[in-house]
Amino acid sequence: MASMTTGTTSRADANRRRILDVALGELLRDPDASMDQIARAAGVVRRTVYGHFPSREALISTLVDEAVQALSAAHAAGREGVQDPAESVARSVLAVWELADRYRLLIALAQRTVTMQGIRERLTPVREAATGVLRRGLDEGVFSSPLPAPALAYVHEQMLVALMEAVNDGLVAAREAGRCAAVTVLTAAGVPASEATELVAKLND
Amino acid sequence: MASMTTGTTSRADANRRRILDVALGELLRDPDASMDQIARAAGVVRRTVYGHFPSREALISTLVDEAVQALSAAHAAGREGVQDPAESVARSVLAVWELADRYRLLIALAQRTVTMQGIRERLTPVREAATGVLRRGLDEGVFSSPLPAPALAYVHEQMLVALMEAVNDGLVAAREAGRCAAVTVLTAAGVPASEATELVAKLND
DNA sequence: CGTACATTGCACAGTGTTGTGCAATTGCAC
DNA sequence: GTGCAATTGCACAACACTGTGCAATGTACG
Repeated sequence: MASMTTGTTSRADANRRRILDVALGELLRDPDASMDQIARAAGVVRRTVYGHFPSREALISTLVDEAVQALSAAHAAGREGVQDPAESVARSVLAVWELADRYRLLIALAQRTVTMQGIRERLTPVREAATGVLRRGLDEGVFSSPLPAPALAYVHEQMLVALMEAVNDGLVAAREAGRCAAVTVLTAAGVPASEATELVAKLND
Repeated sequence: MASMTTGTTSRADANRRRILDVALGELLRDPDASMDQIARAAGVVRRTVYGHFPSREALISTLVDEAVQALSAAHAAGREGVQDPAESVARSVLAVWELADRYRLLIALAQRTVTMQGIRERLTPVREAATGVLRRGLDEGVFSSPLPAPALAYVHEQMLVALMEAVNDGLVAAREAGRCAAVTVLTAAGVPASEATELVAKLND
């Protein structure tokens, strides 16, 4: 009963599904989770997993494919027939977020790398200091955001990561990157773009 | 000559330094780089690395410590004696970025996970679509950013990751997270906070 | 030169993982 | 209940990696 013409899901199909679902959660907790860990978590023997997926890579690949496909569809659906870019972006984000609730774990998976884990942990003091400044800014009305200060700190941290990636990939010149980063971070905190630009320019005399 | 009282660096010290430096680059390319890979890249034998660091973990730990310490100092130095939160943030980011140029690779390390690599690759079409919308917004003046559209797309992507982390860590309620994400993304693109909030609220009737 | 330390080259045990083979067993459907 | 697919339980071989031991070799420094 490899492929069912009827709507019935054979035991094999059900197992396959469950393996995929469980693998998602298991790989989140540990990106290097072994096939055995995954199999056991799915209430199945390792050998069975290999009956469904020829290799570890194939399993992960399937997982990623599913997530990306769903996300991609949501992203497109969210913005079809909309002409205003702002509304388009807003719709897309909202649409994507629906699925993010399911795949949040998978997407955030890389952050759980042993190495990254260590980095983020030890960076906590810095993040807390940043949170303090952000909170003060929000209180004073200099900043404006629907997010609480700690969450905004997360966002800022990741924005810097994004900028680093952009520089690594040659999308931004390393020379300007610092200023760009500063302006973008301020802007995300609700400081009007013009003010942010001016402020950073002044600091960079 | 374990610890030199003079400023002279013994061969051992030099090797230790070089191992650390090389390990940084090597671990970037592959977070799971073996001790052998690292040793060879440093022009040294595996056994020698173990002469300097008792274990693989100790090596990475040292690496992370160095980076975090430098970053932490820069962050603090950047904002000391400044009262305006906006200026404080701007200064910190600029200060941090100096080191980021060196540690960019290490910090962005987690992104290179085999898994994340795959995710980001397959997400390329989505990112490109997003880039299109952003470019249009920038052209029309709806958005405002010192960053080119593709870089801004990176930033948006990472902002979502940050928000996911925030939700995972209980900093933001999952219920509101979607709207918060949308508003924050728009704000980062230079849309005034008030407008962004209003727009998203309207979409969420 | 000779001493002290750093490095090398090999060898080893231990561990964990992957992917495969195969016979025995289970469970579902007809 | 009979048959067939899926699942199990084991046993493999192959591989890569970690940490350690030790004797030989190299190199700086007085």
